[in-house]
Amino acid sequence: MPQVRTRFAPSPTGYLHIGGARTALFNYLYARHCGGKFVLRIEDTDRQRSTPEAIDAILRSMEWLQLEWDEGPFYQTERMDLYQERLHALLSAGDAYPCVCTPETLDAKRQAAMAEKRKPMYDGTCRPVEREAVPLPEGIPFTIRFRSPESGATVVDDKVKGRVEFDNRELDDLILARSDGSPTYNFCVVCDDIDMGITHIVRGDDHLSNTPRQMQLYRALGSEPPVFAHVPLILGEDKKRLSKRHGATSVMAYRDMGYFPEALNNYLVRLGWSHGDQEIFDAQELMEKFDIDAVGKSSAVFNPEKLLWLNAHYLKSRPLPQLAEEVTPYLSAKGYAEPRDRAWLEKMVDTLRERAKSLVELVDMAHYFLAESVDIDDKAGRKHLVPEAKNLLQEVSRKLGNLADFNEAGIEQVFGDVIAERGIKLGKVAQPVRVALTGSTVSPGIYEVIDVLGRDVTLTRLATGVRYIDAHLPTQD
RNA sequence: GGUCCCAUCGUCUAGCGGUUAGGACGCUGGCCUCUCACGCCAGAAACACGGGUUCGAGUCCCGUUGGGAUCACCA
Repeated sequence: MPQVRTRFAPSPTGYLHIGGARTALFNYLYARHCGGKFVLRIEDTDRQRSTPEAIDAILRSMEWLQLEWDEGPFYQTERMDLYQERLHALLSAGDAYPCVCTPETLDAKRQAAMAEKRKPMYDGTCRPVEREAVPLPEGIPFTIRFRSPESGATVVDDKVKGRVEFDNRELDDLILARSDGSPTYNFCVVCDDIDMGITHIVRGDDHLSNTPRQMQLYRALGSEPPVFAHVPLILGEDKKRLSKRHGATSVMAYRDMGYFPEALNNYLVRLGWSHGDQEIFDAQELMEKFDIDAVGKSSAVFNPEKLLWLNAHYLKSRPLPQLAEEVTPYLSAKGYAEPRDRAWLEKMVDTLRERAKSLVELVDMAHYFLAESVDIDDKAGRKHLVPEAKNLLQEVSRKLGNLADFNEAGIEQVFGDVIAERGIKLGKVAQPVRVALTGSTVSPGIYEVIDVLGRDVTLTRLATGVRYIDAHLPTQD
């Protein structure tokens, strides 16, 4: 059994989207699982639509997802000699022939066929009666077409879909090279996959209908087709193929929204593949356990909630130093200055990680730790910063000011003393303090908040809280 | 429309002839509790329909319905 070689072959006409990422993931994992090679090839033969920006975006997305390719990236535009050579081989064998039909007449025939509810197929106007090499026309533009068999059937023995049979009469003579001489997709893929020794083609099932033609090309080119595995498409909420209309679909958008590459990979791999009841997989496990055999046949709807849940899982289980490191770019993205020091950053992140589901959300929740001062939410202020609380705030402030060791244990002691002395519930004092310190009724544990804020900021905000109470005394009517 | 693919809770899925049809997300209720989360416990929620085959069908076959993909000098 020769070494397994898979490939991911995106066309650089836009960013790397979720569906493409999953295809890349499957190819990557399958190669790793088999101890084979994963090659990256950029299909940029459409010069009109391919851009260097898109190439860059795809490469960066792959790197971010840690889908490391072993060979490439190869660019089809740099491999024109190969296609020319193969084209001539086909031509001289009579497996391809020039076609002088103009796009206009082709289009007109297509319209007519559609109007009559006939299948819009090439009618074979330029196809030689016999399989023979014909001289190329001179002085007029022409395309090169593949001479496909007109009878029989082509069978795709697909690893996920099973046996699929196509009647050859359904397949018309596809264009191999455009009138400007440039080769087209179906031809380039086959030449490249043969040349690169690809053994397994794992791709979206939107390519299933191209497969019989590609198999015929393999044979005309003297090669046996590789193993095909057509994985189901990812659908949007409306059950339509996932597209921009469904919101964020680019891999980089997920990075920017504060998702971890591990979470995205873990989510994506479970869309169409499963391993019993297991939901969480680390990178190593994926390489061990992933197999095409366990890929399902039906398409899957993209579910942002589950992705978010997975992201929260990775957020909670990340080693703290790593998490703090990863938060940093999101901090500066929001315009916050460098945190005072590492230890403090880690402490802060640690208080928030259980409550946030993404890095962006974590940074948003951290505003009262990072901003100079805090805006007191109106509703929270009216409910908790009331006259009865003034005294409590002052008492807490005084005790905190006198605290010898300003740490969580000491802070807890302060609150313990206050409620014991006054015989009140902790909530009675914790909520006003929380509102004064964070501006809202929701935050991590109050001792943690105070500890992270530090003595100076805490006392300042407590004082501000007291002033808020004075400024919002109930009116006397 | 032709061709091809698909069909278990709302969603992702387990199931590979005999199960109280399992898990996960989300949802609801409860517990924990200084708030919110986390966590824990409980609950509602599915085999599209109709024929066969079989002692027995979510599982096999056929049809219907529904959904999707594809029909370029795009990839």
